[in-house]
Parts: sequence; C-alpha cells; structure tokens
Amino acid sequence: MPTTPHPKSADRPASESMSAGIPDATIARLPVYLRVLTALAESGVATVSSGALAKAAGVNSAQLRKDLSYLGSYGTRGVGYDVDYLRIQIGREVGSAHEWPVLIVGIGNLGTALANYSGFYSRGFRVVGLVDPSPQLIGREIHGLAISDLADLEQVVRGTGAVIAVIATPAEAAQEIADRLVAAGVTSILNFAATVLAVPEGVTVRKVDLGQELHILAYHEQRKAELAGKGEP
Amino acid sequence: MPTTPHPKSADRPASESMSAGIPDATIARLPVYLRVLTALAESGVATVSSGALAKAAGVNSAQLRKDLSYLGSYGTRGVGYDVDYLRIQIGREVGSAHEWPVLIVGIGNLGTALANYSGFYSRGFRVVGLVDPSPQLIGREIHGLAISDLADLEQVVRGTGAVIAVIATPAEAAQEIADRLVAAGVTSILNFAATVLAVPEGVTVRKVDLGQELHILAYHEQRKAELAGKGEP
DNA sequence: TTCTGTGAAATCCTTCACAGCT
DNA sequence: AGCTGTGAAGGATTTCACAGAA
Repeated sequence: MPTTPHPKSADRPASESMSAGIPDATIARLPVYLRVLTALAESGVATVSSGALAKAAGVNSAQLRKDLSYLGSYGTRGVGYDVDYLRIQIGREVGSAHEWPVLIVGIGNLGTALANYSGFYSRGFRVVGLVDPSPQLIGREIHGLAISDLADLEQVVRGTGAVIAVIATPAEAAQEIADRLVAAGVTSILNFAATVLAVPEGVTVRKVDLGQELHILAYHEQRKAELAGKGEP
Repeated sequence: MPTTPHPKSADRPASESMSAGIPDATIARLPVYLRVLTALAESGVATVSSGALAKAAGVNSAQLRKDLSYLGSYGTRGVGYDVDYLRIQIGREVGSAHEWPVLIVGIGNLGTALANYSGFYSRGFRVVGLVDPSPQLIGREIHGLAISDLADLEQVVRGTGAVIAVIATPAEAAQEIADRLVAAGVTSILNFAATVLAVPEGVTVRKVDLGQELHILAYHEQRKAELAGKGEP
C-alpha cells in the first residue's frame, strides 16, 4: 500500500459505539468496489455475487465478503448483493454521501492534472480552491475556478470551509504550507511532495510518492532478472 | 500502502541465493530512506543513528533497523550508520544502480506532469518514450523527447528497450494498452487509470488511484466528525 | 555506555472453510 | 443448491526488548 505515516500510536479511540473500526486496508478497497458497482449499474445489472464482484475488483471473494461484512449484512444468501443498494451503503460509509470540499495547493503540472481529474467530482469531491504563488498563474481559471495567491491561503481555506487539502508543490515548500493549512483548519492532507510532513495529532496525512512507486517496480524487475539468471524450473 | 494487486500466490522463488526475500513493505520504504540520506549527505552529515534516520523518515526506529537488516549489517554498534556507505547499499538494492528506461503512455495532464517530474531522473529512471493517440500531441516535445503515435507503441517499446511503462490514459483504454505493452515485452506497469488490469503471470502491476487516496482521507474525516459528536476524554 | 541487529511477542490482514439463510 | 457471513487458521508486518559489538 502507499506508504502512509499512519496515525501512529494513537490511544485506543475510547468510545466504540456502532460503526467503528473498519480496517484501513478495507476502506482502501471500498472505492474500488464502488467503481465496479457503478459500472455494473450502468450495464443494467441488478444483482451480483461476491465471486463476480471480487473478480471485477481484482480481489479474493472471501476478502470481499469480509470487507462488506464490516459495513453490515447487505447481501442475500443464495442470491448475492443488490447492486444499487450496496452502492448506496458503501457510498455512505466511504464518505461520499458528504460532498467534500477540497483545496489544491501548487498548480504546476501535477496540480493542474489533479484540478482536471474528473474522478474527484464523480466521487463526491469538489475542488473548491486552487492556490499557487506564481504571478503568471494567479487569476487563471481551471474549469471556471480562479487560482488564488498563496499569500491568501488562510482566507481561501476559511472561505471555502475545506478540511481536505492536496499539496502538489516542490518538497521544499511542503512543510510550511502544511503548517499554514493546519493552522487554518485543514485536518486531512494528501501529500504529493517528496517529503515527510510533520503534523499535529489529529491531522491525517497520506503520502503519494510517484518515484517511490516506480522504485518498487524496479525492484521487482531486478529480482526477475536475477531469477532468470539461474535455471528456471 | 497503495492498493496493489500483488504478485498473488507466487511459488516460493526457489533459489534463495544471497540477497533474496525482502518484504514488499520494506522495499516500499527504502526510497524514503534514500531520500533522507541524500539530504543528510548534502548537509554534510557523515554518520546518523537509527533513531535520527527513523524520525526523519517518519517511521519507528526498530522498524528502520529491521528494514536495514534485510540488506545486511551496514551499521556500527555504538555509533550508527555511515551516510554515504548506506546510501550506496540501499541504492544498489533498490535498483537505481541500473538506469531504468521508462515509457509513458497517455500524455494528458497527468502524463505531462509525469514526463516533467524531475524525481524520476534523479532516482535512476529515464523517460525514454512518450506515447499518445492524439494528432495534436504527436510530434510535440517534452524535454526534447517527441511524443510518438500510439499506433507505433510496439516499435517504441522495442526501440527503447523499456520494460517499465506508466499508463496514464482514461480507464477505457488502459486494458488494451496493457495487453499491447506486455506483448511487446514490458513486464512492469504503473497504472494510474481507474481500472483493474488483467496481466499474465510474471508481469507486475502497481496501481495508483488518486481518487482512492482522497476517499481514505474522507473516511478519516468522517470518523473524526463522528467522534467529535460524543464527548472527548 | 551507546546504539545496532534480531529473536520473540503483538498486531494487523488475508484466506480458509463451513454453518446458516433463501 | 447456491451464496452470504464469519469464526478460526495462517501470513505478513510492526513493535518490543535485550544481547552484543564498538
């Protein structure tokens, strides 16, 4: 999985009332199921078995059933799952019932790609703010949304009510921006910068490092090459 | 971690000669250590303890020591690790001794961002091919490299000798492109398209789904909101 | 004494296998 | 008869805690 500086130690969150404690690994897969279910619904499929859904999502069917069991018992034994109903249930759990306002900081190539990424919109995220320090970019629009000056970061955060922000700046700038975002009220950060962010307790950071992903592939390539060197069975 | 359709079952790779069997979780962290070590070297630091390195990399110090122990015993008890030496060792293991030629398919916003991403170059990857079907893009150059016609995909793969490819196309096109890449000799794919790729045994796929990452953040946000509802300790 | 290297314990995740609805 | 829901087994990863080298 993407190497995430996890919520670390964290005292057992005390009150486990009702819908608590879904494993991170599971919530990472829910969006995949959601996408497959959407495709099925569009194809007019009304019910689906765990086996079929699992295959389309690229996971083991037992895993799929266990994942869904964390949400509740939404299937029918002997039949399968109702596509539309399951879609609603997963969507609710995953947070897309909510419309999340998202702020993107750093409108370079990557930030622009993210601002244009339609996948966000269709999954309940609204890009409500674009921020960059470059005078050449400030004022330009992407999908009708004007780029704001980095100097006004705090006002943009407060004005949009965004609690989720994406950092797509050079590594050098990332920590300072994270500090300012957190001070202004952001509590979740998706970090594309190649640096480890220090944030206070209660703020969640997920890191995506593109070079890192390639490194992992390169490692597997190297292993393959080594294995090929010695006689294969 | 990034939700990766893992090499699945995979028979125990038989011959465990010398440097075999490093856990995936560890190799996912090695690039992070590498980056921190590079920064330290540039700051003129000659030795570093596991505690300091771990803190800078955002991991537990026991974890860092265990990770490094898979590579060998490169530290000195009572002292720490020699920054330059450790850097070489990790670099070798992680595959950056090799210069990996990489092909990018789909030169939209994301593909362009990737083609411009300097992080690749500095870590031993060379973008040697850019491919897109759009007549408006074919022939344009990014950093002196011209975009090739998707129709010529196979020739580009063979001509460059790339075995690692990045797919940054719409989801609909991804599977067909993956099939063609594999047929032409590519054995590792980094997939940004929002779809599960089916590939033959022996081909490694890593998937990065940007919307998915946001979903996970949204989930944590929702949990925070729920917890805030009931009296905090 | 300091800090690494590593068995062993603890935790987290996946897969199996089967009881129980429909 | 078919397919879900889930204890329990099995793996993998993380953390602990301490023996041992400098």
